[in-house]
Amino acid sequence: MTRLSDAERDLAAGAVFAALADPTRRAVVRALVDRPTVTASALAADLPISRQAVAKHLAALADAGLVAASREGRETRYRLTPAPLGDAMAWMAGAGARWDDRLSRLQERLGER
Amino acid sequence: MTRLSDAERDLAAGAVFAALADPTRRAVVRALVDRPTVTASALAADLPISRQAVAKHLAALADAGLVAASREGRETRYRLTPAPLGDAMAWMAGAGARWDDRLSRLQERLGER
DNA sequence: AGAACGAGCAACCAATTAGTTGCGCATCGC
DNA sequence: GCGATGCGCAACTAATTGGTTGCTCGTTCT
Repeated sequence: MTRLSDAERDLAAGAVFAALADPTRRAVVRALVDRPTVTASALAADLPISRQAVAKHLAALADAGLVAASREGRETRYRLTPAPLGDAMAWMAGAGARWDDRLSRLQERLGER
Repeated sequence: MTRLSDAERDLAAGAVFAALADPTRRAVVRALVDRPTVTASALAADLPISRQAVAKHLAALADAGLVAASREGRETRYRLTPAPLGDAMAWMAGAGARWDDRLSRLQERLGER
């Protein structure tokens, strides 16, 4: 239960937005949603870019706190750590606060899953 | 009620993420939350950057669909149009779907406002 | 009518970024 | 022990981006 100031929350949200701004990074996250864990090389096999490029993207995601790495033997496995998504969603909820009708639609949409 | 394909939704969400990745742009959005409408010049007075820079940021936000411009006489007023936030939040909800406990916390948080 | 204000180009600059290749190091399988 | 596999680091490149200044055009005010 980390206590975040407004500025800190903005920063955290900004990091998440920056991380998810890149389409390749979003693809990585999507891949990481159904595969519970993944390595950079395995991921690179599915994507049209090099392993190092994937590694950089994973590092960027890790910077935003969306992904955590754990080394196992000679390979490092990445898993999703979606906690920071909460900060990003909270930020957007704040931005949308004046539009209450729309906000309730969002809640509906969330309820769908 | 626009029907969006997965790819379209990803694209829309990506545009939102890219737009909100910039701290200045987030500041613009925040300013636009309590002021119901704003001009580029007025905004530039509060920010440490030039009017043209602000105009570019507003254009970027408009590209993402987060802001709409309407010209009135010699000034153009911008207002928030938070609809695309829904796509972004839906994307994130999808990414966090496996973490049901966390998802419910998000819903709680949304309920707060 | 004329000054002043607000906006919209366009060109340019510096920094960031997404990608590459090349290399060295550790770990696993035989 | 040795080759193959997987990672990490570094250097470099091309494209994008956030910012600037300078100019022009339309609108408002007196």
